[in-house]
Amino acid sequence: MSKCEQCIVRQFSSLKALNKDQLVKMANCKTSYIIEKGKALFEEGEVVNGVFCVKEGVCKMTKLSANGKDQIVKLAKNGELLGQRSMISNEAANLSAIALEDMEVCFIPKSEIIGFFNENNEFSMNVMQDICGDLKEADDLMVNMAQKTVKQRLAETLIYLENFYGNNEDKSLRIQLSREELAGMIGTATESCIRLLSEFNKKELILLKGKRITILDKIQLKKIS
Amino acid sequence: MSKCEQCIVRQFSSLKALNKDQLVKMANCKTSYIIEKGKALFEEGEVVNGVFCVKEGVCKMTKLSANGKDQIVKLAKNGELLGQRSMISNEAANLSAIALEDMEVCFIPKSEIIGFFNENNEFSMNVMQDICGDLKEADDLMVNMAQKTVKQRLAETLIYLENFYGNNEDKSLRIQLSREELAGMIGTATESCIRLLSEFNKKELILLKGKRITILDKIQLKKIS
DNA sequence: CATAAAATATGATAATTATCATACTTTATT
DNA sequence: AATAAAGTATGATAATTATCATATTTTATG
Repeated sequence: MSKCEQCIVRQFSSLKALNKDQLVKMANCKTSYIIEKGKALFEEGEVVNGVFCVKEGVCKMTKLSANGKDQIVKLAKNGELLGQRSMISNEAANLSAIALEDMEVCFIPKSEIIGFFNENNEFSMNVMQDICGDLKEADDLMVNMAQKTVKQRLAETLIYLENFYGNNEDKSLRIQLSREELAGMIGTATESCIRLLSEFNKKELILLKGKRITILDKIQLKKIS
Repeated sequence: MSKCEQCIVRQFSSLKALNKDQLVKMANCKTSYIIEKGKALFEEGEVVNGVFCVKEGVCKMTKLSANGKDQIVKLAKNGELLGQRSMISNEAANLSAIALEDMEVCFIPKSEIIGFFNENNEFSMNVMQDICGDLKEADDLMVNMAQKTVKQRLAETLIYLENFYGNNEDKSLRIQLSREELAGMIGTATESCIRLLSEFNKKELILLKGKRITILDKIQLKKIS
């Protein structure tokens, strides 16, 4: 049971508003987990009775569509809280959270969070702002899905991945999504995604090296999106 | 300055958690407006320094996409609070709210709402749940946009409009959206929307009578969606 | 009521995207 | 190292959707 007080990622989430006492209380009731790549923190339909705080690693938030494909609605990295919506609404989770790499997470039970809501308005406000941020993002993505072509969405997504999750030493995207996952993120068929990647590759906008993708011409990609 | 205490729509929103004192305070600082059809409550980019409570009428929440088309992200009717996201995030509005029919709305300034947040946890919780509901809806819609065909989305949207906004005496949809607006809701070109409506009409799934749309075969429409 | 303007409708065509088939690469497993 | 399995790539084709042109109908306005 490590101390929440000293946890760095706390600074990046709503939890930064908690005071010393509250952090001690939280440290006492939280549970830490290692989630292996490919494993779920929680799945669509499950009741999430608390909140997961991501300490390390990236996960995808997906929803199974009617046609059987997994749509990636959002990616989440360290410092983010997951499961808030389900917990607050008292509803089953609308999305599954699946680790894209090995993760360290802490689970904080609902009773604790509700307690903080009642005694710490700044914390409540932070959580609200978090959810508002997700809402804005979701609305924006919805408009993109509705109005942009697959090519535009792919270009945009590649830039997003670089901006938010950075590069490896060889400049390739740190986040390695399979073509299927990338397709699930931009909302298209896997083959269409592969085809467009090939096209970008031929035009030297990106470099494909096995699974790795390196952005070569960000300016041109931005123009396309 | 009418009394909020006696306002019926209050019961349908987060405001139901307010106590008598708070309602009196709110009645004293709120402003009532009549918004004519086609006019905006607020527009994308504006700072919304408070919340609009819809007393009567329906409006569309739209976002201008990069290609110049207005995407309808959501419809809102009486009992709903608008502008919460912008107010809470201290950000410019992400969406415009445009009246689809004449509306009665009240504006409650931010300072007042923040005050209620601080003294009434149930109210805060209700607002959070509201926003969580919007978030779930947005995620679901995003997946629909990404994975369903235009035909499926149209069928789904027609059913949604009937379920949430009801019918006129002649069974036609009460909400009258122009073809352009309907297209903006399902995320397609106006002509494509018109064409599919014609197709549904020929197959006797719906009845087109000028601007009016009547659903004839809901079961079949549901199958399509 | 006449006319203009806007909205709706439809055809022709092009562009985009999905689907199915198949080949090639990489990765995992023995 | 050999083999299977999974992932990636590409071709052929069909289905979906957008775009542009134009006709028709409805609505607004004087």
